[in-house]
Amino acid sequence: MSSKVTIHEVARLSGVSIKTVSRVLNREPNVKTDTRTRVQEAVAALNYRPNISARSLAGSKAYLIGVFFDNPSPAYVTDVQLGAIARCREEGYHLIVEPLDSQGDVAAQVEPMLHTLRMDGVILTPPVCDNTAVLDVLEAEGVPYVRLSPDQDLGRSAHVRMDDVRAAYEMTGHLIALGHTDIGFIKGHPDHGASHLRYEGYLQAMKEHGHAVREDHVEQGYFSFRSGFEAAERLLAGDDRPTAIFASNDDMALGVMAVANRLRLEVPQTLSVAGFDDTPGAKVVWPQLTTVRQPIQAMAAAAADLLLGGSKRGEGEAPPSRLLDFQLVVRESTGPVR
Amino acid sequence: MSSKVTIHEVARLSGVSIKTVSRVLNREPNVKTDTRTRVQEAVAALNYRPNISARSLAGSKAYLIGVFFDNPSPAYVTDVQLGAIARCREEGYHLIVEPLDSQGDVAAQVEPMLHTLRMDGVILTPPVCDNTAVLDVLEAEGVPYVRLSPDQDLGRSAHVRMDDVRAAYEMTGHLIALGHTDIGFIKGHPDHGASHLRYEGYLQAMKEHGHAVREDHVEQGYFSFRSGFEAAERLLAGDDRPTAIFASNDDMALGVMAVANRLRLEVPQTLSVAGFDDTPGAKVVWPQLTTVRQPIQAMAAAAADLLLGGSKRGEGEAPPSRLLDFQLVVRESTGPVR
DNA sequence: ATAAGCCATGACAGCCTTGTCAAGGCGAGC
DNA sequence: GCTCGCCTTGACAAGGCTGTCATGGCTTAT
Repeated sequence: MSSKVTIHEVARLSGVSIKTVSRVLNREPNVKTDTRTRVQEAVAALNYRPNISARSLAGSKAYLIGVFFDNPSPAYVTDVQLGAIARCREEGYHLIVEPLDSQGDVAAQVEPMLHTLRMDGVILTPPVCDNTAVLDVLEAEGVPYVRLSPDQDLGRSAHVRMDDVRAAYEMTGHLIALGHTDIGFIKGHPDHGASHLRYEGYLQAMKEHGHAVREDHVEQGYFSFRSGFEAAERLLAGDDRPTAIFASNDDMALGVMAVANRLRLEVPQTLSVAGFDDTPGAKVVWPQLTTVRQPIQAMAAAAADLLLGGSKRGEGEAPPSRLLDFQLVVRESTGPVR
Repeated sequence: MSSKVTIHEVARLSGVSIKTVSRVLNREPNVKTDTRTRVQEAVAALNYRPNISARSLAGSKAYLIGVFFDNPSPAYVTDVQLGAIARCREEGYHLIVEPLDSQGDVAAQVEPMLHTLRMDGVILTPPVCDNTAVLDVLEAEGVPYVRLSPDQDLGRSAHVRMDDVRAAYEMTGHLIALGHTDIGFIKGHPDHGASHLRYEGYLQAMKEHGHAVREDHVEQGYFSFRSGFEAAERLLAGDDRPTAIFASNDDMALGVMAVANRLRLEVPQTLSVAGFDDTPGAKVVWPQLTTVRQPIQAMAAAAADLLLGGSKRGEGEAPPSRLLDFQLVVRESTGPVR
């Protein structure tokens, strides 16, 4: 197969200079239409692909976007990759993935890779996206970055988020619509901003519908299965239990299901359970979990888009951001109260 | 911060030529020890990092390893990435991830990226690793590759595998040791080579211990939760049911648990359940699933190692391969028969 | 002592593309 | 008809590093 066709040969075949081929390749203006066509034909005929190393050495772009993560959830990570790649491919960019070890000095891990591979931009996922040391390094090196679902300091950089408050609000509304009035809630890890937002959405819906929030029916969790399990044990002890439990994420909701199972409480007949995130586990229980789906791929694609200049921004303007829609996924774990 | 230190400045500071710095950087022989030291000090002092584009343009290496996948399991994918990166970083290599769309013409997707980014090697995961069209393109482009857990044509290329037969053999042995004699089995997707291997290991263990394999206690599954669920419904209907079920993967095992749950069969008191793969879901059920853990990260690291020349091979020798050890993860879903 | 050979180092070209700048052609305005 | 300025194109250098080959010093063998 065509092993290494250079821009030279394309130029010769199409009878123009190298530079003009370069212009066509980079979609630059000021090339006559028929010249452009001729070059494109030559490119196709020779099956020419520009050499990315030469490009980035000569020019300013590296055609590489980095994805930094340090995320325990594989499903999240792959979704981010998939979403980002989808957008990157359109522009001929590639994705470099760099898992970070949050135990160590994260910033120290970031700096060398920024230096070696001069990436055109970086996508940061939680929790790295809230690591100020990393942000500092990125800024010092002048590498543009976009944060996915950041918790803090939203104004500091471009970012993409989902409306956690409204999602929790609507999930609570869904339970209320099913007739539940005593709805238990399991909060997420207090260090995650999303925890507060989700709790707020829950409170808001309860209040708006005039249902009291019983303090002893709100438990602190930590986003883990075990913490959900333990919270549920407290919530479901005795007969004075809620008819529905809304956990701040799926893993905890699965913990609730496990307890219900143990106590022989039928889901959803006796107890409705709702989660948040739509992790793969949500479909791997019986009954399947009602939950909220974050459009992770779309969010990552939006982040890539921001990086690739989908919206150029002038000096001094606020960093761009996008707010994406969530999706309520109603499955079998929630049902009418009886 | 040090924005762009070039090899030039390192050379000047250490009082040697550019070329010598290059030699030190590439760990080439024939550099006097104290020269080497001096250069290394200068590198450290200036915080110099070689520019990867320039390196790959000038030399033959691109310092990039690709990971191609088209795998439905996020956990698998991330583990592969983590394992591969761990090894790559030691040598200053980076990872490019390229999800493939198996619906389309996979080979056509592969060719352009091989052309643009001349990667030094590619790691192929199932099922891409058995796509002959992709292998053909890779070979035509002269890009070295290593396959992870390939099914077919093992002699064709370097690969890394786990001993599925022995793993299934030992899992079955574990159940037998617990006193089970009537052990049901759910086969995996017939298109996956691993399915046959696992079944074989099961058969082998049953035979060796003199236990009959009841044909009506072996069901065909397809690696999905649903197929495991349905297989279990058949297996567990009536009183003449096995005391243990060994499913060829975790998702199907979870399906079995769901049915047991439904039928109010206590696990493991009345029914022992074993899976295979140790997916995250295995820990998110109650009781937690006994399963087999593939050392995926280690396998990926071994693949990277093969690529990075951990074992150079001479002309005409067979492609290198590695066989890694699995691990039996005994949790609560299996117990003594009663 | 002389030749042969190895070791350590450097000079220089080249890798393939893009950025800069200059030049020629051509239509518009006066 | 002439100047101005825009559109289109090309020549050339530059980008940071490695490969090749040459150089000189020093060791080993004769």
